[in-house]
Amino acid sequence: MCGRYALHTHPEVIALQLGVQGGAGIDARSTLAPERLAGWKPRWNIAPTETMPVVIARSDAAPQLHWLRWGLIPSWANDVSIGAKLNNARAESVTEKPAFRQAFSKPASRRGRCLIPADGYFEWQEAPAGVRGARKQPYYLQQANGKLLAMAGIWDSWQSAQGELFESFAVLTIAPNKEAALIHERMPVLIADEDRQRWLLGNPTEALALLRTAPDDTLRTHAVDRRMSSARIDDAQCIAAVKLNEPDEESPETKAASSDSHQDRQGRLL
DNA sequence: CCAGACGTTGTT
DNA sequence: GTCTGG
DNA sequence: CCAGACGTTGTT
DNA sequence: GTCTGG
Repeated sequence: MCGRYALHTHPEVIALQLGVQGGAGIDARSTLAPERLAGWKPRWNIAPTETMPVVIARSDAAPQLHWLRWGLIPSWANDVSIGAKLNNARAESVTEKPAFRQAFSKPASRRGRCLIPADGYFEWQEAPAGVRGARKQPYYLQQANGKLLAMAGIWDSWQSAQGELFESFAVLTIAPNKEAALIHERMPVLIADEDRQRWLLGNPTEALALLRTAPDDTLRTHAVDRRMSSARIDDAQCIAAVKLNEPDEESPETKAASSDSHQDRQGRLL
């Protein structure tokens, strides 16, 4: 789950919406630093191993936007390749897993909890069993109120033998709410505006209390074109709503009144 | 003691 | 780094 | 997460 | 089937 997302909102707007300090407070490594901002471009189809703006608070300092690589590389890893597999961390076990627990429970200058800003994320719905040639249908999920999502994550640092520093993150996952459950059995942990500071700077007990499924009716979803399944495709079409064609022969007559949403495609879940 | 794992998702 | 398994 | 590759020798 | 790349 949550192996792809979109972030097309400009970093200055991200900072405003997520309460990240800009202006004088930023350091040279901030996404908002002029030389780093120059490299920014809107992204519609972000895959693991890519480097994206993430909100971190180094050693309890004021939260800032920094570029981190998606796919957590623990400090003890032999190489970066493990990161491709650790793009998610289960909320139910994040305090126990050796690769994750320090980042969660013992934040420091080079590891900790983070917020991953996203305009929305993608989820693939399994095709109904027995449908020949059926492939997974991707959906785009975004906040119903149009605001940015703040996904809960953890981050760590790894240094190569050549001394190159890699800062990387994983997205926490949990059981889905009502809308997400129609598509998939997991969803990212979402942090409400009023909980951001507590998530980033609170003690482990406070942070643990925020690992909850988002309330129902806070997300809206629509099917998107399958061409975005290739991570090489990265344009605004990736998040555009498409109307799904009904299965031609498999099911008897289906009611034609189908929205552009998932409501005509269910049956497996719930 | 050292060696080896350290993760999730989805599928069977 | 730290835990588990042998 | 999905898509795409999965290999060497020798020649250009 | 399994790993790598994006």
